[in-house]
Amino acid sequence: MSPEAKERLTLLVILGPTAAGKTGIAEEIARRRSGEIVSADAFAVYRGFDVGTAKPSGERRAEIPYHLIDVADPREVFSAGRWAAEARRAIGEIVSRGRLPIVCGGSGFYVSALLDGLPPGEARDLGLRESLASWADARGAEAVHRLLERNDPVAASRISVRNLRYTLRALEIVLTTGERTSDRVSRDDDRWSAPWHVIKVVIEPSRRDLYAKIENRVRQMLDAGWDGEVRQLVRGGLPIEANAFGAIGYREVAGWVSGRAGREETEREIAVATRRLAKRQMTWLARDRDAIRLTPGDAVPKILQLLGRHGQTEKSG
RNA sequence: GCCCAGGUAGCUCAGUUGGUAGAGCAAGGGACUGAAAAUCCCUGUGUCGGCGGUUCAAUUCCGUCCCUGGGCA
Repeated sequence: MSPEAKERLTLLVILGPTAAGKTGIAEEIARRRSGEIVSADAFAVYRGFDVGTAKPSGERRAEIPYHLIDVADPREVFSAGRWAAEARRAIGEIVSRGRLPIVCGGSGFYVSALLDGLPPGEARDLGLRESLASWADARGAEAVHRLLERNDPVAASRISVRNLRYTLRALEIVLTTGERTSDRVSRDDDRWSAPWHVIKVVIEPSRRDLYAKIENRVRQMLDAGWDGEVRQLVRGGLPIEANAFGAIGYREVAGWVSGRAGREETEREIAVATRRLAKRQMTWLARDRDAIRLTPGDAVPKILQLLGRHGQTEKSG
């Protein structure tokens, strides 16, 4: 069948900083347009990390189908590539049911891996990464950076010597693929999202409102038994160094649970870390030219209006 | 009431043997190509508590007042 014969399928993408109210908006749209939500959240993928990731409860998930939540063991290290692959599969399934896929979350990097793709190549090479890391440990960050400079000078000039993580990743790429990071580009013509009608919105509350919401949310999470959750994770043998424990607040709560800090101090520290996260998310989102920016208050009607012209559910035959 | 220690950036404090000041944290801005809620980079003018005095010059010395903490009554 020719491309014109078929309406392009709509994919709704809702982005925004943490605590902006994305989930509530996505759920409302899902109810009104029979949608299913694909969570774009790098830490909600881990089982057992519920309170601190504001994971939707079982009840809500019974009402509205959610995807890409609880798909990984917290001992694993997840990845943008894996998320994109699984999200594509989930979106395909949602569409095959004649329903509207709604990607919703704050992990901008993951969403760009989904829509624009990642350069061809491999994910991390754990063995190589470990040996590079121990080499860096012995020789120092400068030596590792110099090694990168010899293999990929462009990448080296862009990455700070102190950014060991980026340095190691770039080295990992040259060493495993023989290709320089700086040459790896995701090509526009094979973008996964090309056949879709993507409606991308960014929810932007005022900074003042956002910070107030963050403070409230941190308090609610601590009241909701975040400490118990962390206790259980630790008791279950999950090491504190696990990638999943990098989620904001978890290490702080672990400190509180072990008596190293008080509740008030913990609450304050988590709010600070969350604010900084929100700032980074906004910086990431700010450069997205084709996103439609909406305030939390009028997002739902505006999105419904945007969907009105392109909703596949009404057209499906 | 008396004695002591303080009052310096939003917070915690450093400092100037007199030439109007600087760290950490916060905050703001930015980067980001498979660990991303991660990782990293850039940005520090504030009546140096108030008022007087000494001095060419005071946040720095002197006086006085106010405030905070501690001690003694």
